[in-house]
Amino acid sequence: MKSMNSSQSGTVDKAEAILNGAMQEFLQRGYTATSMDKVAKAAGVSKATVYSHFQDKEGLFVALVKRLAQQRFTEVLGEGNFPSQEMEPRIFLKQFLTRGLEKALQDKEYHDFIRLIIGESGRFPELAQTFITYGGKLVVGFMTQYLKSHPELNIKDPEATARIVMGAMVHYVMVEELLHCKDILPLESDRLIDSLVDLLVGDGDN
Amino acid sequence: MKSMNSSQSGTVDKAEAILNGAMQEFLQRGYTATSMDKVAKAAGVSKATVYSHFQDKEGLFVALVKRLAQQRFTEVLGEGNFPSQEMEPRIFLKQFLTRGLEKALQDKEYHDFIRLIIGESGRFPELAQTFITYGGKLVVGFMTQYLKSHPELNIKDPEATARIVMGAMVHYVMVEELLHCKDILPLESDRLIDSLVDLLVGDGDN
DNA sequence: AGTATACTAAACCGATTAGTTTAGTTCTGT
DNA sequence: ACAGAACTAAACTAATCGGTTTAGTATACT
Repeated sequence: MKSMNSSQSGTVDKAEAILNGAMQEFLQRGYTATSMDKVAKAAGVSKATVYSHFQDKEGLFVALVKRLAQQRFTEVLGEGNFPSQEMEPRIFLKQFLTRGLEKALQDKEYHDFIRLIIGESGRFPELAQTFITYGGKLVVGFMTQYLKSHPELNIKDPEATARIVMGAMVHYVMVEELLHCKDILPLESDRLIDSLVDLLVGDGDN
Repeated sequence: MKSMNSSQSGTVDKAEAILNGAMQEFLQRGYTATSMDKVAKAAGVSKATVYSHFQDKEGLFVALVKRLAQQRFTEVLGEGNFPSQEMEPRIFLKQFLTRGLEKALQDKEYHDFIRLIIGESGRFPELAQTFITYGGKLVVGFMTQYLKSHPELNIKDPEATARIVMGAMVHYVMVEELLHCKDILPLESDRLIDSLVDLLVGDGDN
């Protein structure tokens, strides 16, 4: 029986352990620089076991990244306790964007993940597509819906505008944290968000 | 004499040839997956010659990327024949952004370069910083100046707003071309730019 | 002519790679 | 008690890696 797992030594499951070990190694070193020996060691498992659960290095990598793509993005933009959409847009947007940006800025594992996805998007285009499907699409979709349901904001093209908002935020996280350019191109996150909100709702005096 | 180069066989210069070969290989395969044997072969040069011009793999890589960082970005956002800043902002912005986006979308070598920079930003943080210094900083600087010199646009924080504009554009290029997600998250570039312009100058009716 | 410089192809080094195999252990279900 | 599955550590293969060395060639300056 596969699902009935126990075996007195309290490991979760060998396959799970392998994926966790692989995550640690791939996120830290990238695809090519990660060896299957290191994966096995990090997983606390013999190399033969790795190959009994996954066909080869590429198969393990794809399986891992696809799992991460589904977990991670929804987590960062977590559904949990949104500010209410009934609030005044200025307030809602500020709170919503602030919370999203805070989460995205802190999560170093998420930065490594993005770095990996982008770095390997030449060799593994489908992984990037999986990532965008499970990630970007949801965020843009939600933002689009919000902008559509607030016609007083006078947004002509909610979908394109949602892309602008997400683009500005993702780019900010990438420059500051992923590329370690906090000091080269410094900008407090509040200024970014306030400017975004101003652009979206209008300054009040134009 | 180093600078006086001729030697009847019409090669540009061995060092130059090595850098060109290295560019081809590194951009295509990434740092770890590129071998020095392949670099030598791509450059049409013996491996020993590579090591007589560059200390080691890391040295060659750093030299190459730093050279590219200075060339590439200024090229993509090329200084050549700007639309005049005296025009109406709506027109100027539309033309300026359209031209920049078009260039950035077409240049596949540039996409590979960004992928490399981001993918290796964990191992080589200084390269990402060089890239942003010679690239992003210039663009944000120009855009900031433009927004500042047009107070009728009512931009409270020109610098932060410039970051938003650049972020939206870079993110668009990344999603569409670099991550090959044209079909997953499709959006015509005109819609992006029109929405950006609308946000910046106001819709005219709010 | 002679010396120095830049280069070449090829062998070589020790380490590491992806992946397989072998032989033996530990646990589970019957 | 016994068979089968899952696992282990370790040895093994053939290839590749970064980097050095060797021995020899081609050019240029004096």
